[in-house]
Amino acid sequence: MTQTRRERLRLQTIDEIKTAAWQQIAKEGAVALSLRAAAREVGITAPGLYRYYPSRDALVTALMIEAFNSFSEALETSRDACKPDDHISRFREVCKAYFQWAVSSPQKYALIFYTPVPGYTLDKESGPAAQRGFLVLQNVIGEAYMAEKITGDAASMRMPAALKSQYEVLKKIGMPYVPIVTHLALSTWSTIHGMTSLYLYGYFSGFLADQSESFVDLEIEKMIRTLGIK
Amino acid sequence: MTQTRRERLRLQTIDEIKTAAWQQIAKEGAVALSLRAAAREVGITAPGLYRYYPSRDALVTALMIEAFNSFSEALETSRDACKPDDHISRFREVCKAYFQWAVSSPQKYALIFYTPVPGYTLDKESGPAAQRGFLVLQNVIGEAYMAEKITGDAASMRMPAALKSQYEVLKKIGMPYVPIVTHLALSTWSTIHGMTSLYLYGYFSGFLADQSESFVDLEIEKMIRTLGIK
DNA sequence: TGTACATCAGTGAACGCGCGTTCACTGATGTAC
DNA sequence: TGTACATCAGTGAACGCGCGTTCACTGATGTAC
Repeated sequence: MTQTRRERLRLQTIDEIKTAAWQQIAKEGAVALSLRAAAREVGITAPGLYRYYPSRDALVTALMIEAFNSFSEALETSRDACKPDDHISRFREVCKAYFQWAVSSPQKYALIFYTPVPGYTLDKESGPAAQRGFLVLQNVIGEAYMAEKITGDAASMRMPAALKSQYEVLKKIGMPYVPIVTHLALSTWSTIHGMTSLYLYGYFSGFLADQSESFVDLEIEKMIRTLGIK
Repeated sequence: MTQTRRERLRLQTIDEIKTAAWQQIAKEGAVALSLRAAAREVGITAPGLYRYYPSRDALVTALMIEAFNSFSEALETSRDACKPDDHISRFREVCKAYFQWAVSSPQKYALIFYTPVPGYTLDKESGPAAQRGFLVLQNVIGEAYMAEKITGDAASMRMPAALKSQYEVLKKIGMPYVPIVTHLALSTWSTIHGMTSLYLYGYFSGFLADQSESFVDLEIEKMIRTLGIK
């Protein structure tokens, strides 16, 4: 059973709406996303938009989920392009993909990581999507660890008891890998997210001019050395 | 010549306005700061506020500058509480103060580091203020470096020529310290800003529960080891 | 193939809302003689 | 100490604006017989 003409047009319109919404967000920021402005851009009146999304919040949620998936897929694709036992490449390429994706979709990165409105809960539908990106990072570190290819002193680092038992709680409720792996993944995530944020908000430009990517690459290599991935 | 009664009241009102504005920002986010709501909170009508600030933007700018100064002062105070040649403590305390300040003033941190509206330029008045915090970090690393107390391999790290010459350009236009110091300061800043952001936006809570501070402390010690500060 | 009806995309007018800002004003505080 | 005037804080009404959402509607697309 093939698509009817109406169905085709509908999907096309949904696409146009999303594109217009992303442009809006790029120009004015996520909080300023306006239904009316998006409708105007598409060439539709505002009430017409309600045929596609039941409310403004529904549109925002749809965009967030789309962004999360696109982000996670970018990381997964980069990881899977490497040989499974080439742990260094897997780590490096995932880190690079993280930064690159954010550079090429700054509005999406902002929508994901800088909650539009305080109190906007992303726990229900987009919660799992939110974790997916982290899980990729954790996975490349975890696999390297299980193959005993993490040789830095961080791998044998002493941890306060309370922190360690918190990681063990996570493991019990289904999070894969041992405490130290989760810790190293969080640490790596912090560093990459930090560079990415400073870059996107323009704090690097005054220092690094056009050398930001070079800076990030160098820091990724430093992480590889510190972790001692082999 | 002492203050007149009117002058006293005026300063007091300005204070009340700022407090109300910060509460607003805490509740609704920086972009949603509304003059009218702030006025309501203070118990004044909206036009009355124009006796104190000529526009909404002027209020926001005043708040940003206040936040920047408070932030920088917190870092400087922590640094100066250490002996000048105790480089490890200086580094550690500045890093801790950074995170602690953000934890205790999340709205202020957000206002500083997540530009309210894309395109809002903080270059004119708040630009120097923005750099001040970074300069503290750079200073503790720079002083340690000049005393030859940075012994990690990062201190002798090879750098792409283009990146290095970018740092040299900075030095020529007045930025203190040699390229490697600036690089290490940016790197440290990224890591701390990353942890701080993830924490403030609640991304840590699912993983670390009440152990976030413990995590941050551990990472600070790791940085000290990686830098090889003595 | 043609007709009758159902579905659905999109319109245009209207709603109530809160916003930033202006304006002419009132009344209290401060100053000069 | 008392009067005349200037300064300034704050008011209340009004402006135009864009917003999200509702409602009754028109006209095109699709379906059943």
